[in-house]
Amino acid sequence: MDTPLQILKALADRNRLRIMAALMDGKELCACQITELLQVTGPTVSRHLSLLTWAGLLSSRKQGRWIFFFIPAGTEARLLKWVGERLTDSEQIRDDARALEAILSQDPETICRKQRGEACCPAEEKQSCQKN
Amino acid sequence: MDTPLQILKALADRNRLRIMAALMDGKELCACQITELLQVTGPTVSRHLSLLTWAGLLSSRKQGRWIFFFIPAGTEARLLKWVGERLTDSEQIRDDARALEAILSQDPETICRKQRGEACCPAEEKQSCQKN
DNA sequence: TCTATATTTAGCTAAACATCTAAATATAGA
DNA sequence: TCTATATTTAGATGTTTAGCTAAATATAGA
Repeated sequence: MDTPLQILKALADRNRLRIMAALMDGKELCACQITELLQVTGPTVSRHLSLLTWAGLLSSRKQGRWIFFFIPAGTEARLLKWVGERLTDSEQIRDDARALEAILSQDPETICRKQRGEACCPAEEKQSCQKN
Repeated sequence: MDTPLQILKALADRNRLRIMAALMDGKELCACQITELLQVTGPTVSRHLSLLTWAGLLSSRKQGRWIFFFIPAGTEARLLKWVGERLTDSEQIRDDARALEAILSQDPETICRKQRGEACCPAEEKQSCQKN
């Protein structure tokens, strides 16, 4: 596939733009944090991340149990600058920025536990959180 | 819809990129010339043109029997510059540039006649070209 | 006014794509 | 080595979209 077309297609999706916006100021997030932000399933996020990576817009790095995704420095800088400037006008992206603060104030551990155990307070986990 | 998303979606299609590339150096083309370039049907071209127009990337102007489409000066200049630079590497776009020379060396009249009458030499048109 | 014709709209089909659930994979940490 | 778990792959499903043909529209020019 043509490279600019590949890049444009990767960006031409609301959820993938949200991912790029979230990572755009040098942050890095693991898949489960992005899952939490977008409120879609893990496999869906994984697909978006691999598409963006395939288009050369993201890299990833392993740390502990998690894989963190980020925009490599200099990657399509001019294009992403253009996108970023227009994205800040978007209500969705501003909401995401707020949600992201809450997500980043916890550690991935907590996010992931919430995603599998559903709605358990960490302390009571063992006794009250058996599945079903 | 979100404006940057709308613009990115409009550009994230091979044939629409070809249209933009063809118009990118200030040229203007009527729908039937673009039809000739892309080798798809008129309605398909019309749909692409209206999508690009809706995204704010094209304008049009009537002249005689034809509607000419063009990229308004200053329209998303930075983005289109980025696209244009990467598109020149594409074989498809270079082929288009050559095909376009041939198309522009004729007048739209000839192009349009060819598209409806199919393969008639202009001089013999009246006697040999009745439809069926 | 009438006719020829460039473009658009409507309606359809097939392909592409976003999302889901279930299962597989890989690996960190005990 | 074993187990728990973060991520990816596979497969199914509903939606979107690019393309077509046929019909409608609008209008330039006689």
